[in-house]
Amino acid sequence: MAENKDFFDQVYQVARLIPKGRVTSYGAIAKYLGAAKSSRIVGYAMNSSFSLKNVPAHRVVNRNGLLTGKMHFENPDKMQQLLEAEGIKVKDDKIQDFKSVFWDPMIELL
DNA sequence: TTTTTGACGCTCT
DNA sequence: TAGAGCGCCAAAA
Repeated sequence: MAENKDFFDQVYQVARLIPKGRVTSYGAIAKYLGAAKSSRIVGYAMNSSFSLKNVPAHRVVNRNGLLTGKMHFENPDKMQQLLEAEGIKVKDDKIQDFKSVFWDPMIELL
């Protein structure tokens, strides 16, 4: 159990639990952790953690399905490449069939 | 030690 | 239905 860990660690844990070919949103993680209003922290946590830990940040997008954090990758296109490699269709930095590939920790991990 | 910025989301008007 | 504002926490300078 990692409840004793920091909020940041909680985010990493959930992010790593995202199955291949699926994506989730910051709000979903935040809500799952019980801090929906702190959705910003989730995104910021990833930014700090993704560079430190091996977190599949490319599987985490904003609630619009937009690759907001692509710019934080080695290359902006890298994020899209990773998603497409997993079978996720990405167009114009947006995830196609977002709801189809959406992975909700509250449901999947419940 | 204090201030500013930052990968967002939800509610209200 | 659309647009604007507010709220949260942490790290870096």
